[in-house]
Amino acid sequence: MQTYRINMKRRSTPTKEAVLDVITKTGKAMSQDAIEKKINIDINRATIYRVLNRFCEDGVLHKVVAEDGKQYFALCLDCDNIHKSINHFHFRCVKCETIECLPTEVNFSIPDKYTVQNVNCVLTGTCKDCF
Amino acid sequence: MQTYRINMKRRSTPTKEAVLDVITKTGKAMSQDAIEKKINIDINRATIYRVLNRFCEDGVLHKVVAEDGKQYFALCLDCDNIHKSINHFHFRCVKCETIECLPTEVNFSIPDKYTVQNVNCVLTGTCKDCF
DNA sequence: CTATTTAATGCGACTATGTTGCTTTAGAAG
DNA sequence: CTTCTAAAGCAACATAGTCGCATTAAATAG
Repeated sequence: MQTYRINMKRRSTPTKEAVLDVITKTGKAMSQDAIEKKINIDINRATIYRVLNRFCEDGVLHKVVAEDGKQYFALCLDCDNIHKSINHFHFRCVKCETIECLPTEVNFSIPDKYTVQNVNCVLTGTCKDCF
Repeated sequence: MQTYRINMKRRSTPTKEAVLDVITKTGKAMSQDAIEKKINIDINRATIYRVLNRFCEDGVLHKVVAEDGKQYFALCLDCDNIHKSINHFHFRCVKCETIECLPTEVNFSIPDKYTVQNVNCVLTGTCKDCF
């Protein structure tokens, strides 16, 4: 796997690799506790959060907050196109408790003098596998 | 023994009135701690949450979870039109730390076999007053 | 190779948000 | 007034996420 070292100062560590590996294989947005459960090595909670947030800073992952109030981290598959990577809907299945990125883009118009910095859109229900 | 009392109605209490009053006067979506700070009487934290959740059940308020992971409660102004009351964008201003309901409706299409039960869309940035 | 630098990690403490169980209070109906 | 029970208060608990600080270990210079 290629290193995602955008910032020269980042070091590649087993922890980073393991976290990214789990998220990649799962193919969904994952929370810290889900990652900790699924990972085969023992990584401290705080460390996982720091790794995840660093990945977000570097544009490797993006963060979504679901209606359960938890942060979920997903791969940025179209990170060359920032707009596309941020402004899409996410779907949270109440049955299998997973969150996935939908191909559906979020379109909106806002009143005058409003500035949007971030978009957080999550649809909740049952996914195609749990139908 | 009176077993005919099936419909247990809500009771009107000073707490309920006060909470609803604050939210109405503020005109925005409010979190529990914001309500507790702004209210003039002393109400227990758990009680405020219970009041708010009851209002949600009764269709008086609706709940949004912002990207800060907190629950915000706003008046349902068009609750006769369920679709409209749920599916609108919310705007969270990072400066004045308030959340308001936008008139912008959320439109989306989802893949086959997905069922949507809830929509949670929050835009974050600076509002017209903090511009 | 060793030595140095400092990013990354582990640990513990801490804050905040929200919920639950249990007891007490009080609203409304009889 | 009495009864029934929703609602409120309190305390404990659960979970999520962050932060300070000491230690570890990548990257690199020598």
